[in-house]
Amino acid sequence: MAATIKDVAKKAEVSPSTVSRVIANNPRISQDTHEKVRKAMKELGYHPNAMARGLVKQKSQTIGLFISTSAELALSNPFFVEAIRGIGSVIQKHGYSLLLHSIEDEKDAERACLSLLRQKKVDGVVLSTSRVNDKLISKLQTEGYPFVVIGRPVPGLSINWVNNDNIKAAYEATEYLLKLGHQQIAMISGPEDLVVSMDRAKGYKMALQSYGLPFRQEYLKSGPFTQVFGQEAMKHLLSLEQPPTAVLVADDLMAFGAMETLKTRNLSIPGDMSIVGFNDSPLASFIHPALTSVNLNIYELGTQAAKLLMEIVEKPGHNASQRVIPTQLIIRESCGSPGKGGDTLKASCV
Amino acid sequence: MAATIKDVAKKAEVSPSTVSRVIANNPRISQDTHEKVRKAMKELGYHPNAMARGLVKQKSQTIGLFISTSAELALSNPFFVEAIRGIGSVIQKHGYSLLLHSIEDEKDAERACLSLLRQKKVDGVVLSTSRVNDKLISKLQTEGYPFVVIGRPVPGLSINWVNNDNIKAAYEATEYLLKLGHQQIAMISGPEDLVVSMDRAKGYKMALQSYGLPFRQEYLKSGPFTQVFGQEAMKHLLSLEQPPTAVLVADDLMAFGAMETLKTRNLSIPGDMSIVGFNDSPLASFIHPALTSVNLNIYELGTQAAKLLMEIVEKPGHNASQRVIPTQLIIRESCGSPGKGGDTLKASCV
DNA sequence: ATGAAAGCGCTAACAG
DNA sequence: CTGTTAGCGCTTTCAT
Repeated sequence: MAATIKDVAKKAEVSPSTVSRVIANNPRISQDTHEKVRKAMKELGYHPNAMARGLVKQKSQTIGLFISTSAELALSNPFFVEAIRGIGSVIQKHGYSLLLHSIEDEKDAERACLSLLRQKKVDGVVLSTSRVNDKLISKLQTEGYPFVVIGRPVPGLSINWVNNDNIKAAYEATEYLLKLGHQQIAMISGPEDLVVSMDRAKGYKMALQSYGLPFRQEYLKSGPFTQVFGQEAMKHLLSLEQPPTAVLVADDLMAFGAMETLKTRNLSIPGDMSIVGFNDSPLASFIHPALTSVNLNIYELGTQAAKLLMEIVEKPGHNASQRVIPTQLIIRESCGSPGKGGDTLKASCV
Repeated sequence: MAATIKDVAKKAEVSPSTVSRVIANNPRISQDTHEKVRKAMKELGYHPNAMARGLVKQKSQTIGLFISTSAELALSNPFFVEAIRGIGSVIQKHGYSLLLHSIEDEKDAERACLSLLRQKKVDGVVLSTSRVNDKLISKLQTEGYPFVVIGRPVPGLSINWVNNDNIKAAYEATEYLLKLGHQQIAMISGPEDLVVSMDRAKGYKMALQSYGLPFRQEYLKSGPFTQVFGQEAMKHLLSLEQPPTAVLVADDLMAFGAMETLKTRNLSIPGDMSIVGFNDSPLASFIHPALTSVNLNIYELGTQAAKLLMEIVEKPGHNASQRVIPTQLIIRESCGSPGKGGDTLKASCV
């Protein structure tokens, strides 16, 4: 059996409470006993029992994170791993652990999240679901559980979140295309009901407006974040009377799809069409031409979310606060000035 | 304050132990009281406190997993996410949770792992470190903690592990190349001190031997699992008096590197050189030509590891056992018969 | 500066 | 079938 605080107390010839005090680094303890106790602990190989401590302190020193099990989201994996790394790096410094729970769907997520919190297996959670489950959020709020969400949910709610400034990011990406000389810029966007999609579309429109260009409805295609939709959206764009010369794509995966149809049609990138994506996925620099994409700083998103959560968990009654994480446009080879044509070789190689 | 077992007892007009019994689904409880108690629990929104229960049962119902923080392993991310999903899917069915700990290096891993176990934050761990830390393993053994390792460590030890049959996998991949008619088959392998590298190299040699082909030392290059090394190894192979017509690469990432030098030299894949990789990473089907690669069934590796761990944790004294997970060669476009030449277009597009 | 005692919420004999 | 009792290992008043 593992040594307990009592064993240490006996060995050091002090009371259990004294041992507890040296563990807590309580200042009013004599240098002498401090050493005596430390020595006894070392000799017995003592390690405090987290559950016993948690039981009395009513804290598990653990926070929860949820990851979607669905294979269709496999490509968003890099996102999760980065976020996990970021979150882990900060909470571990605070002596917390990370509980990871796989979920099947939104219903499951809600059940699991609440359950973990109520059982006191976790002290707080970070939510990172693109399709924000409002029911969960309002429940978490009314039950007073600490949580922070990555990716801003429906605006107006006074909750803790961290997010990118997707409006600005899309604005800048569009501006980049504009400065390259493009006048016909389309956008392939994500699901319309997602805040992230709305924001990116907004930034795109704003940039157009700033540069005195009209927004054309037929240049904006919304759909799921899949490669297949990217292909189809590009086909649609190509079928237009006046096809665009550049397209902003709200996700790299969709961008890969778009590039595939370009390749199939023997169109050159960036000769015939410039493409910029979002997410800066690891694949972006692997394909040809390498994809210019908006880096979201996911690791940072994770660290900031964790820092926020640590604050809330450690001093409750904390006011809701928000952080926005900067993005960067990573320029690679998929964009050029319009109307250059040629370069068909590259296009055929997406 | 959350409701406790006592509150429920009071409300249902029974004793706390009775409540405890209905929670545990103890058979000798009357239908009547059972319902009464369940009703009280529902009304109070009662949820058992995991720490209190854990404290008396001496079990946290949580298992630990470790993930490397180093960014250089970013590309092995897909591996981890798959493993996590597999592990999660089975332990959650057993009512267990997954504690994920980010580690900086081997030393850190050892400390963290032991600490989590001793604090009783986790009941067992799954280790998945390519470079197996023997000190950790022997400590885990002597201290009697439940653990299973993914990827076989030094042979001879009677520990629980799950692994692919890397010898067989490499044998089959090589055989595939042989049947395509290749006679000059080289191999770019991983670090020589890794069991996984040794196994794959062994399978490669065995296949050569089976087909009456000599093993040539200059055809086997070992080095780190990086894209850069893949590039260099391929350069070396190309500089040989008699370059190979096909190469087996022990990791997709290295394979991508190898393909890159081929592309630079304007050599065709598979026209001038056939390539097969290992891991079947998500990128494998994205590049051109799509890479033929050995799928390792990582999800399955995870589920089997978790099943093993659950057995050990739930009934201690369990004998050490092992499971080997089948692999599959996923055939894509990077291999062909030797000496066909041409097809330069594709090669230039890796 | 240190000890005694109570209790965190639950389970598990042991009675009945 | 159900209640009583005694902890699990730790922290925390309250004394001293």
